[in-house]
Amino acid sequence: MSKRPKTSPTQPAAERSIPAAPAGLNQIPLLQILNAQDRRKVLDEMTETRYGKGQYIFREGDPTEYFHIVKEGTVKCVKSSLDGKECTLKVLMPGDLFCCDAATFDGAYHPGTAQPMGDVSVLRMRKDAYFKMLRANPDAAMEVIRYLGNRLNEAQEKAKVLALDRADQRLAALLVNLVERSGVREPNGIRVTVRLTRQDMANLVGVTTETAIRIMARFKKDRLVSGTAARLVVRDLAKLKLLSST
Amino acid sequence: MSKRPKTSPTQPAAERSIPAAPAGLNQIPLLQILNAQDRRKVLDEMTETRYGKGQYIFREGDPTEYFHIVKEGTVKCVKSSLDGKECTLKVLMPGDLFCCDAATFDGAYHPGTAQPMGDVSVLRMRKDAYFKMLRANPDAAMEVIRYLGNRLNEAQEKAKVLALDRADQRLAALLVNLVERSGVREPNGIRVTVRLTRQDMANLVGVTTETAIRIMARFKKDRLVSGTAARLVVRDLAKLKLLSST
DNA sequence: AATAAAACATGACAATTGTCATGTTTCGAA
DNA sequence: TTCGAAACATGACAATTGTCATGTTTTATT
Repeated sequence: MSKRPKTSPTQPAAERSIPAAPAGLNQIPLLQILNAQDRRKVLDEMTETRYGKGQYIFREGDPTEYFHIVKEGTVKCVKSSLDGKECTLKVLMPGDLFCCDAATFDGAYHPGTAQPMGDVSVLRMRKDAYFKMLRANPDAAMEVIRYLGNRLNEAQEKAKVLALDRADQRLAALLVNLVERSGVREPNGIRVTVRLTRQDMANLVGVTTETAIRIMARFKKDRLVSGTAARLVVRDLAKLKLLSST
Repeated sequence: MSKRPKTSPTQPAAERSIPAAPAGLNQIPLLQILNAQDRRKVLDEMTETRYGKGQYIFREGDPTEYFHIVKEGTVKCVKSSLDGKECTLKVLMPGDLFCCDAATFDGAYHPGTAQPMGDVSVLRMRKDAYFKMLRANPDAAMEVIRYLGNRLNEAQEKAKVLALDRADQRLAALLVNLVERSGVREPNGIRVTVRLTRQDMANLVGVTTETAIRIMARFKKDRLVSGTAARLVVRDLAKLKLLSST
């Protein structure tokens, strides 16, 4: 729920076509599903673009020309209200599809903004090529249906948590979720590799930055977590899980 | 955010197979998309079931065996927290698909409960038949992708509103939405045909029943709405729209 | 290493919303 | 038509969270 940041250019940092040899694309389920020939054809239609901090991949209200996949790094989906408060809907990781929601079909404009969190690499494909590909590949279409179903489920769970749980419970749930999605074991706990400031967390759970800071301070005092953005460690996952569903 | 209702049986009120002549099925986009022959085949695989008030179509945690479509009436999707508070994710209307989220594929269990609001009629199809149908009909698969994209979009918009807006704004937004989805013109305003109690509204926007009642009372005083569940009329749509996005 | 900008932190106070208690009205089934 | 259950309503008070103000620490960049 931070104020809208000053605008900055939507120009990509660098852009190039996909190399013939698909290197590092193994983390993308939608591409894994295709046979070598179809994958090759799809990759020919895709462009890889790199973005850096402070840029935008697309912004709320922009026309929807492309379908996107995160290749490297993390991307956040953000929506903002007229008075400048904003909320982060989801942190996308490699393999995640985006602009896959209504925008892709019915909507002519993006319903939210996509911002890189640090350096990221994104694959893009024109919408019409994407639709053609889905029509030609039932396996791919089924994978997209599966993916969208999961995303819908997730979004509804998020709505439920926002509707029913207290701020500390929502934050605890976020931490549990982050551990599941990007946790690495460490001697004194599980480190969250996704780099999130308190403000990022606040935007993810629908509270103000101050509230997020206060709650995280309490969690730290109670030895549930330690460290900040650059090095956030969950020290007592069990207690956080308990708190998130109490 | 009401307390969990006393449980009641999940038995359907009546059950029969679909008649040969598809009567009243014209409101279902997914079926409209198929050619006559395929539609016939799909209808052969579907069963129509009627449910009444107080019953459940399925409950949170039940195994997911079927794919569903609302044929007549309205159905609500509900999720509840451990301490008995519940939130309504969406009111489904004729043509809406459900159990189409993750449950359909990855999830073996329903992530939420589906309850009829009054008398409803639901079409069911076994999951495997549904998948087979989608694989065989690219048009149907694309329609499901489109539908899921819209639902995802809607769910994310709901999460945003829950995260950023005040209770009165959320309620105003709900009323605007209801008018769009089920409003009929009347001499002194637009009547909402979906029958919702203040408690239903409270569950839809994530507040307590008391808060919903108080806010609706204020709306009534300000001549924005009139009447209750059985006969809810929106008298000043423009002002409600303004309020919802202030 | 210096320095500006973010991020983190904390207190005081206000606004919003929830909780509990109690009563009235409306609706639906016998 | 009556009667019991829901729904609607309202007040007093408590809990949660937001707002604003101010200051310290960390981080990133020159």
